[in-house]
Amino acid sequence: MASSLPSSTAIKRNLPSENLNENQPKRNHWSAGLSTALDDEGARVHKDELCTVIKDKYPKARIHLLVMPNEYIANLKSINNTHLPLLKHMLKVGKEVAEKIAAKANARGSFAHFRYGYHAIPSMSLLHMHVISQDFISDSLKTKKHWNSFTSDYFLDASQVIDDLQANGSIHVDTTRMHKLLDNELQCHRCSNKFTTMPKLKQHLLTHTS
DNA sequence: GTTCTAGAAC
DNA sequence: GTTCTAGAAC
Repeated sequence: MASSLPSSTAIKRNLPSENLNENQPKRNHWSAGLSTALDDEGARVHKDELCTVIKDKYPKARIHLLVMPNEYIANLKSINNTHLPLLKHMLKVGKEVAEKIAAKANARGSFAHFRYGYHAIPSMSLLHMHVISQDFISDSLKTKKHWNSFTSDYFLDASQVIDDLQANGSIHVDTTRMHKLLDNELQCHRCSNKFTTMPKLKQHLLTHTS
């Protein structure tokens, strides 16, 4: 008889209190790759009490780093105003590390301009801020999705994320709009020329290297 | 997130 | 015929 059964809310209430770790993807799943990388000293570029910086395993530009919190935070949806100091720190550290690497690299070439930000809908669990040089010259840059994820509004500037968090106490992402942005036609981020295929765009990007 | 590959596009 | 993209992957 139905009335003798606990309601679904009652069942939920009887469960152990939510533990953030229980919501992490299984360690062997690809989407947990960054949690593994966090502990990999070989990939590490910088680490302090709050965050760790690594080189992206599949860089989409000549310099492509990831800044991650040492403590597990799934993504921007889990962020609230208590995380403001962390996000500000991650941006500061990202800039410092990028400028250090760029200064060293500029002895041989020039690709000093960076952007700092988050993908609106990341594939990998564990919050990560991209630090990416704006040459976009890399063998790992292959698809339209790659391109649009870094050059359209799908790329959320870290400073804007911080401002939004400060203003609203959380980060809102328009999922439907973001998915559509990934299908945008290929357009050069520097001169707005349009291209029909990735190989053509990639060849064009070389002309912006001076 | 990447790899692989069928078949669309050229 | 070759290049290129796009969707499945248990």
